[in-house]
Parts: sequence; C-alpha cells; structure tokens
Amino acid sequence: MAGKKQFDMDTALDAAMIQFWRSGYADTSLNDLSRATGLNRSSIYSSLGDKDALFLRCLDRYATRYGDKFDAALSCAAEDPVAAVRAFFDVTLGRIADPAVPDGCLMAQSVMASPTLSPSVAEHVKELFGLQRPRLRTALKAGGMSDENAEDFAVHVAAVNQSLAVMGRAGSSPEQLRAIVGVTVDALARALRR
Amino acid sequence: MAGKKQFDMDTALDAAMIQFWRSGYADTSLNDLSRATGLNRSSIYSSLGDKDALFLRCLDRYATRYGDKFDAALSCAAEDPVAAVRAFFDVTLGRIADPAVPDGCLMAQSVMASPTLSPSVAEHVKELFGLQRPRLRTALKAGGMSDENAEDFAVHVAAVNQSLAVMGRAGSSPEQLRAIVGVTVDALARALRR
DNA sequence: CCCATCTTGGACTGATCAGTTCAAGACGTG
DNA sequence: CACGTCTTGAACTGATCAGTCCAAGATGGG
Repeated sequence: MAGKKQFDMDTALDAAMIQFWRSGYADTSLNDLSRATGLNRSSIYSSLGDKDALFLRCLDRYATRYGDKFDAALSCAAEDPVAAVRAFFDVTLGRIADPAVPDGCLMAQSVMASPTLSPSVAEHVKELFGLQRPRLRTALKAGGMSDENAEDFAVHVAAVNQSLAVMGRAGSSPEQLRAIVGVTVDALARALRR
Repeated sequence: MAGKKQFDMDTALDAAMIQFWRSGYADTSLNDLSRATGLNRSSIYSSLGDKDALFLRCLDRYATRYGDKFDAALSCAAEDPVAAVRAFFDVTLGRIADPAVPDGCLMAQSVMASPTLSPSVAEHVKELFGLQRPRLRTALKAGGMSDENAEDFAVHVAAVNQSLAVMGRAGSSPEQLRAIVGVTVDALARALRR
C-alpha cells in the first residue's frame, strides 16, 4: 500500500476541518483525526504536519470558504445594502441549518477556548476573526452609510453574526435566530432610510 | 493539619469558578484546580466532588451571581426600559472590563465546547443559558412593548449580550463593544417610541 | 523482472490526565 | 492527657494523549 499517495488531500482536509469544528481543538485527538480522514497517524504527520499545523490549515480553509461566501453575499451592497446584510446573515443561518456540517462556528469556539491553543495559533484565529468587520464596513459605506455609522453597524453586524453560532449551539430555534437578525436588519433599514 | 476544615468553601469555589472560566473545562486539570483553590486533590474530591460535580457547582454559582446582577439591572424596566437594557449590557461590559475576572463568559465557552462535557452537564449549561431571554421578555413587556416585539427583542438582546464575550475575547476594544450594544439600544428606543 | 522509493500500519515513548487509596498527623472531646 | 475523627499530602493506577520510529510492502522506472 504505498508508492503513491492513497488519499485525496482536499477530502482529508475537509474531514479534519469538520472534526475540529465538531469537537474543538482540545477534544480532537490524533486518533479522531486519523479516523475522520482515513489516514494513518504517521501519514498525517508526514503529509499535514503536527496537530497545530493541521489546525492552522483547517482554520484557513474555514476562513477562506466562508469568507468567500460572505463576500458574495455582500456584493450587492451598493445597490441594496439591506439585502446584502440579510444575505450576509443568511450565509450563517444556512450553515447552521445545514445538517452536513456541525453546529457552532470553528472560529468562535476557537477564540473562546484559547488556552490550549498555542499563542501563535490564537493570534491567527483573532486575525481571521477580524476579517468580517472591514468587509462589512466597506459594504455599508458603498451602500451610502456615513463613516461613523458604517463602523458601528459593521461591528454590530459582525457581533450578531457570531452570536448566531453561540445561540444556535445553546439550543435556540431557527425562528429565534431569525428574530435575532431581524432586529438588526430593521435597525439597519431605518438607519439607511434617514 | 487536620481535624477541622482548613479552607473557606466560598473562597475555594470562587477560585475554582475563575479557573474554569479562564481555561475552560477541558483545559482545567485537577492539578490546576488544586493550585487555584489551595486544596489538595483528595480534599477537592471529598469536599467538592469530582470534576463534573465541581464544574456544575461553579456553573450554578456563575449563573446565580450574574443572574442576580441582570435582575437588578432590569428592575427599572417598567419606568425606563431603555435604561434597563442599557444597564443590562453594562453588567456584561463591566465584567469584561474587570481585570479581576477572566475574559469571555463561562456559560458561552461551555456551550461552545460541549463535547468533553458530559451530556447532563451540557444540558444544564443550556438550561442556565436560556434564563436571560424570559428575564428580558418580561422586562420589555413591563416597559410597554407588545408581546411579539418583546419576544424578538428579548432574544436579540440576549444574543448581543453573548456576542460581547466572544468579540471581547477576539480582541475587540471597549469602544467597539459599546458600538455593538449601541445599535441595539438605539433600535430598542425607536421601537418603544412608536 | 528487479530494485530504489515512498506510503503505510502498528508498536513504542514519555508525559499527563482523572480518580483512588492510605498512612501521617492535627484537632476537639472527654 | 489520651483517644477517636477527620483532613491532608503524596504515592499509585490505568487510561489516553501527542509525537516518533521502523519494518513491511506496494508502486513505478529502468
């Protein structure tokens, strides 16, 4: 069983990402990763590096995947910023509703669980975590909002977006999650109408 | 050194709570708890039970302590619901700003980290977690808000309140945290003015 | 058909974990 | 002052952890 790589790197990375996402960094052992990816422990080390390195790759994968979706959702901000923010939230609501993917949010649970993470990983999480705000601020300004309001709304929307993962994991229903974003979307619509 | 208990139970429980709060359940070992409380491992077992039982006591302690503060903050809801919600958020903002206490929120990080927690503990966390919403709903209705709006705002405010812990842990500044709640408070004020 | 190369599986290491056990000894009671 | 009671500290157990190592064997080039 050798000579040529016997697994697909993308499939393995996805499996590892979902495993970290479902169980968190601390509660994911290398045996879990081995089981999830179908790779042997030594194959993981030789192909993907140690636990920290693999986790970093999964984090980047996660940030890129959903970052792209957020960008796509916000792309209509100039024409209809309210619809853009609604679409932004829908990315997260859809992810939470997707049974093929774990509850919660890999970034949020990682930032909440920092101590086991090595400082460099924790720093990287925070960095990726902060990407949403400038994205939103730019979109809101493109939609005609003042600089100050755009800044405040951007951080508010990013925060509410994160809260969805927490509330969803805590047992809130899809209706309750929609109510959470509804208040924000209404407030945004009113702020823009003025 | 025996014959009489040589430690103060409240002090020890506070120390254990802060240790769990700072490091989370998974990353808190019994040695950490022993060091934090000043109690020997066997004293912890005999006086406070095993790790799960101690964690439950700390959770209840946390929920009660901040639950009481939230209740006090909302007590003026009938006269001035906006001020009540502002005071509600101030409890969390003050907690985050308090250097004597860890960042984040014990409940939120526990609900995000569930897998290591035994199912019964996870259930208990969710239960305690859900206490804020009815508290807020009652307060908002007392302040003159319609049933439907009160329900939506209650879950929104509870979510934003939780997001503060996540965003604070992710490195947001106090100003940014104030902006997050500011949008919600403004929206609430407008909703009540109508 | 053979050999060098590289993946793979499983055994191994040392550290750390939660939880148990027990002798030592300090206290309060009589 | 003596004895029983209860806390305490430290050693111990078995399990699991991340990470390493190496022999077995499959592959592809010559």
